Amino acid sequence: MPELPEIEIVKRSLFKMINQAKITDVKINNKNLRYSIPKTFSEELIGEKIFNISRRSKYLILNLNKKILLIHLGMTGKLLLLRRKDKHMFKTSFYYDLNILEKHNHIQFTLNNGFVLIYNDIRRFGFFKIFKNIDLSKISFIKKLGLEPFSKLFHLNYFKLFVKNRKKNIKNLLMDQTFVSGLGNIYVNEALFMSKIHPLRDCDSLNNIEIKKLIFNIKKILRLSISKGGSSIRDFKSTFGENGNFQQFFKVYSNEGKNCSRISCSGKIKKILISKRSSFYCDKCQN
DNA sequence: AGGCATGTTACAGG
DNA sequence: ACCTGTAACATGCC
Repeated sequence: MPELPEIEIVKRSLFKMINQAKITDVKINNKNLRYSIPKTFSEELIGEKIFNISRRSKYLILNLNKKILLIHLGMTGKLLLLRRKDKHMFKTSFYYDLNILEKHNHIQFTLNNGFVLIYNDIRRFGFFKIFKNIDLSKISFIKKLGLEPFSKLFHLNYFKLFVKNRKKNIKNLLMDQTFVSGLGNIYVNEALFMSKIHPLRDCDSLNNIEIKKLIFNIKKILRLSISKGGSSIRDFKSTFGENGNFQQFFKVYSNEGKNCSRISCSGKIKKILISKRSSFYCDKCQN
């Protein structure tokens, strides 16, 4: 899936284009997403106004009148905005050239401001869920999440307290959404490289300086990626089908075999599996 | 052909 | 009860 920066990009664009709009129609082409779309889905949303659009971790939250629509894009989910008059574009080469196929359009929301919002998802790992309880702390998906990386509370002492009595390598700790929520495989690899920390290090073996540096670099790389429109390695597209370009700044992710990008380092980028996920690191400066 | 892919969860076992 | 690792979900690409 898109990680935090990609979801943030989508959120900003949705906020700009469809916040305060009203949902006038909902069409389901395929209800078999991660969680099956219930029969009442459309009727619960038609007529609702979007009062706010926000993000928590990798989840999008649409605030409606006394309801919340919670959206997760899974690995390959895309939210595409088209002007209503451009719906025929899916029949043309426009989206074909963007590598977005109409057969993966599963949900279509028509809005009263001239836009149509389409959910396109190749693997269908994403989901949409309506909650009548607007209290986020009562929603199971949200309440178990750890701190947002940008939170002021995400600091040295939080790290040390969480890590106490835990045996886990640092890469898996950063992947753990109950510790810090929003990082995924790409940004974890990049943040560890920036911090010169080997991904297999025990999380309780890091000293204060390393922890501070790591937390600083996590915030830094997420901010940087957001500023470049996110990363598009395979599937991420903005709401207009555009790619982000942060992937060209990856220092280790998918760079196996290349020389380390640090001027003073003669190391090579290695790839290993950690909990069955590809992990990349420099064999010299991350030791 | 088989392995792998930006994620999460349910379950088994310790 | 907690912690950890694995398989599963569905599709496409190399």
